[in-house]
Amino acid sequence: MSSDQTLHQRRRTLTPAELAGIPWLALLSPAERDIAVADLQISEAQPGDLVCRIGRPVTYWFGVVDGLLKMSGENADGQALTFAGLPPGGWFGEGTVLKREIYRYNVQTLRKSLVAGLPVDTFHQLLDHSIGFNRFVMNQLNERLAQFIAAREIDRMNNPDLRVARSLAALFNPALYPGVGEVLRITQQELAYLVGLSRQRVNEALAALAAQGTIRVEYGGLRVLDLPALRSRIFSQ
DNA sequence: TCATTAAATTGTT
DNA sequence: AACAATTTAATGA
Repeated sequence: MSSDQTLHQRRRTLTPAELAGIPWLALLSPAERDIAVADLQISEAQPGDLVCRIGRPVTYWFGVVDGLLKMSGENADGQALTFAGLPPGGWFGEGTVLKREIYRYNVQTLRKSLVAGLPVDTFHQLLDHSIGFNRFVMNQLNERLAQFIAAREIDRMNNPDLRVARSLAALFNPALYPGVGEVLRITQQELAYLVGLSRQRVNEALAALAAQGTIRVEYGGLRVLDLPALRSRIFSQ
C-alpha cells in the first residue's frame, strides 16, 4: 500500500449524471447552484491517494462522486484506526470546514475514485445564504453522529457476522450515501479492509447473510435485500 | 460483433 | 497464504 501519495488535481468536468449524484446541489437556487458548480474541483484519485491528511489546513469540503474512500484516524501508537467507509454520494469534512481548522483524520481511496471538493469559502457563502444548504449540513451532522455511535457498538462486537452486517448497514445508509442505492460496488477485499477482518471471514459472513436472504452477493458488489435486517438482526453464535 | 486473452474477484482449502 | 474457478474488461480481427 503506497500511503504517501497526495491527491493530484487533474481537473475534469462532471457529466450531468455525475452532477445529479451530488445530493445538495438540488437544494440550491439556480444562482447558488451555478456558483457551486463553477467552484467545484473535480479530481480523479488513484488507489491509495490521500484526499485529506491529519494536520493539514482545511481546503475543501469533499464528496465522493464515484469510487470508495476510507476515513481513518491514528491512536496513540500511530496505528491507523478506520472510522468509516465512504461510498458514492457521501460528503465529509463539514465539521472541519465550519471551524476552518485542520483535518482530524486521513481519507484515502481504496480504489480509483472521482472526488469533488467545494472550497471552504464557497461552503461558507452557501451556509450564509441558502436555507436548503443549511438543512443538508444539519442533517448530515446528525446522521453522522448516529453513525459513529453505532460504530462504537460495532467495535465492541466479537461476532464477525454481526460486524459485517452492521458495517454494511452503515455503507447502505441512504441519508449519508444517496449514491449507493440498491447495489454497493465493493469487493470483499475492500470490505475486509474496512471492517478489519480477513477476506475469508468476510466471505463467510457474506455467505451467511446471503443465506438469510438479507443480501445478495454479486461479482464486485453487494445487493441489499433487507436493510432493516442488516441493522437489527440478531445472530446466533 | 465475436473470439481470444489478460486481469480482477471470488470461493475454498 | 495459496490455489483454482469464475466473471469482467480489453484487445484486435
